[in-house]
Amino acid sequence: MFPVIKKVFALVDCNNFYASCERLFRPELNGKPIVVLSNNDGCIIARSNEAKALGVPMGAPLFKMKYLLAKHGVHVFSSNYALYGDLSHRVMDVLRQMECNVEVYSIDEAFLTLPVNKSWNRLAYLAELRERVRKQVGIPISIGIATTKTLAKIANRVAKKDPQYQGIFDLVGNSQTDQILQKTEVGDVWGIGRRSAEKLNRYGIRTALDLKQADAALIRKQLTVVGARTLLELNEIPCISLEKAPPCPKSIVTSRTFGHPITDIENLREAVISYVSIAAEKLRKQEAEADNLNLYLTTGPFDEQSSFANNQTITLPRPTSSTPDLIAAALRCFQSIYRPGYRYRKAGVMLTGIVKQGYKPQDLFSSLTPVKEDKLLMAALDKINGKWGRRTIQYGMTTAEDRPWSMQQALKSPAYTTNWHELPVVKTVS
DNA sequence: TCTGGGGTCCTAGGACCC
DNA sequence: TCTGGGGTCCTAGGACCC
Repeated sequence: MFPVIKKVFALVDCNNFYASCERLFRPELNGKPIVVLSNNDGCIIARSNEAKALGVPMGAPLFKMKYLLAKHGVHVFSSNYALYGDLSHRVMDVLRQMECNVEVYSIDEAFLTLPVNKSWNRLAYLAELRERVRKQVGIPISIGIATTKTLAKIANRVAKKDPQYQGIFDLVGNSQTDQILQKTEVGDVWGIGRRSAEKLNRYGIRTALDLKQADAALIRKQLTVVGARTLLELNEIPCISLEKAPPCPKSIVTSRTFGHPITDIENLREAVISYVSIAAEKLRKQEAEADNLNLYLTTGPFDEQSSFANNQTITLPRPTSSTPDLIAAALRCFQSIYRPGYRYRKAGVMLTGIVKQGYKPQDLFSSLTPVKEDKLLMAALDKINGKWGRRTIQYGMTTAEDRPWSMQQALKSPAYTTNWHELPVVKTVS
């Protein structure tokens, strides 16, 4: 017996999101191939349809693609997260205006749940939603609908790939479902990555339909409960629900590959301090405090013979979100893991044991250890840096502008929507 | 010369306890 | 020929996602 379906999932996905964001302010690039690069202009992380058609692969290092990009006149952009983050918020706001059950799943995706109700036309409703996003923000979206999130992901692929559906595809009660699953490689199923796909292929499971019909015990054994859930979801048994309120993060990471390798201790220490400051700011934004700090330094995975990587975790005396306290802890880690004589390429800070402020357990000796009253100071710091930019007030920095660890972003577009000095200018012709 | 960043979840294995 | 058993907690590593 089948359960009565009471609601369905819709997955809203922005098409080629970063590329679409860049094009929004450069309409002359519509129809032209463009790509967006990772931090430090290292890899290609987003491509317009035209760039995909030229065979530019996802994740390819820029230096390997330079010839191809130049040959076809592909427009190349450094990543501009201030812009993408802001446009993402605008898209999500439009969704929330129409629909209260929204789970923001990533910067460019959201799941919705919709009631199943014979008296209204789901497709017309979603077409309206899609049109509003296009009109109010200017970003094209695709929508896939199904009875589980995993199937909604597959429906979304169809919506995006096949122009006849005009960006919206519904798998609910669709007699073509198995045909579509048969045409979907198992590695393209949400939750099945490269490793699992290889494993499944060895058992002759090559398509999403094969996985749907596979032996549940085998899948449980080979892919753990995660794979078992995917199999159920392909069979229209929902195992993954909508998460409306984003939970408090369990960890906060700030890590960067340096613009140039660092060999001296002063620059390395400065980079660490700067990353801790950013992580602390993220922590305060969550109104939370952290218990542990982990610092790592590395020469990077591509380095020759003299490679080095080390990390250390410190448990803080008490949960904190204070920048100076976290810097002090990070510098203690730094002291013990730093080794001279290497060309460092990357450093990172991870905060864990995160609890919402006020939810921390009382320390037995808390009355004996007065908490430093720097909350007001941190609030002021965040306010100033929020208004004038992250580098307005910083801890322990020299004033040097050319920091070797600063990111390389030679091809960055302006912060059109988040910086008064970089607003787009409208020219009138009289 | 040049290869991103930020997350989550699951499992196995070791330490420790009674 | 012989080594208890069962539980919890923590960590490292693997796999996945965008």
